[in-house]
Amino acid sequence: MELALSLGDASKPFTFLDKTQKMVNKDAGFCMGLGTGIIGKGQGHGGEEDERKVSSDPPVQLDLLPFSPVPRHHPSSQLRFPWLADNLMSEPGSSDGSGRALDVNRFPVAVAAAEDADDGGALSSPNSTVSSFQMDFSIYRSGNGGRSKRDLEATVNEVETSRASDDDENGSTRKKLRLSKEQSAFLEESFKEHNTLNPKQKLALAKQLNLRPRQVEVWFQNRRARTKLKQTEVDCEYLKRCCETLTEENRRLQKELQELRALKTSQPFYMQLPATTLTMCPSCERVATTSTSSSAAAAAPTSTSATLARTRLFPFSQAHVHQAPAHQAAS
DNA sequence: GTTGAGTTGTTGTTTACATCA
DNA sequence: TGTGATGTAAACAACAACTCA
Repeated sequence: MELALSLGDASKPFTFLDKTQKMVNKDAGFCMGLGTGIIGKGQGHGGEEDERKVSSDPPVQLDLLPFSPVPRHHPSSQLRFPWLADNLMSEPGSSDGSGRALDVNRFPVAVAAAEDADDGGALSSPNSTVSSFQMDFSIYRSGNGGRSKRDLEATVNEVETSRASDDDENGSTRKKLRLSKEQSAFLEESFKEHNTLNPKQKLALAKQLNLRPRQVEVWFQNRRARTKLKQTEVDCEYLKRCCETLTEENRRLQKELQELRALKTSQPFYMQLPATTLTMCPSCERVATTSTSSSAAAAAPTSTSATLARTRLFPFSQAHVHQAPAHQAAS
């Protein structure tokens, strides 16, 4: 049993698995194959052919890739996502139904300000809070004002927090909005399509859901983080099970080895096989033994365990039928 | 326990500027 | 002296990880 460990493009190492083929290519990740007879011979970046020999044993692949729940362009999603060109034009609440106006706990002015802030666009509202907002942005835009974007974002957040807390009793606590079911569902669907957003998508989605772009951004960040966490837990469980299986297998083999040793001690002539010649298979470069007699097989005891073990100990006996390695079979 | 949001650190890209051939 | 190539530091954006409420 061998382990193939691959860091990088996970879609390449285990192409024998359908699941792997469905992976999004751009997702680089951690991928581990577990099976028998998988011999990775390195993986070049220049598209070189991998040389590996795959046995008939079903391999197990452990996929630690970033979560990609649904392939792109998944047909199950009938929703139109706002980054599609036609949706970009649709306003929330428009009559075509795609631009559903979802009632959110936010103020239109604040939304406009925030969206403009995210866009870096000009602010036009005469609202007083927005004016202070604008002032901050003028500082930001002045270039070498000695103020980082993060500082500014903090200011923006302060403004937004104070604005949000207007309807709060004391306004001291951090305002936490709960997204509606519709909003969450739509974000979920969007996440299935793209687990990252470009600014255009973010803006369009925010517009469609009547949220601030920042809220959409945060939602996606949290979603990615929590998906990763969940996937890590699943992978951890899987690795644990693999470990247990391997431990059990190891224990079993140790036991068999002991049996064989005991057998050898009690029957010293049993293991004396007839003279063999070692030959190297030219294609797979494995050493094969060619026995000149089959008497050993005839004299072998019928113990299943011992027979199995003997097969393991002498895998290239005269019964060895050369099978073309995977790389040959594939070509 | 779930989830929206804030903070901080990291990484990659862009831009302005200085230096050199 | 003007110009293009190159190196460098700062600013910025996006994200992950951690944390709080």
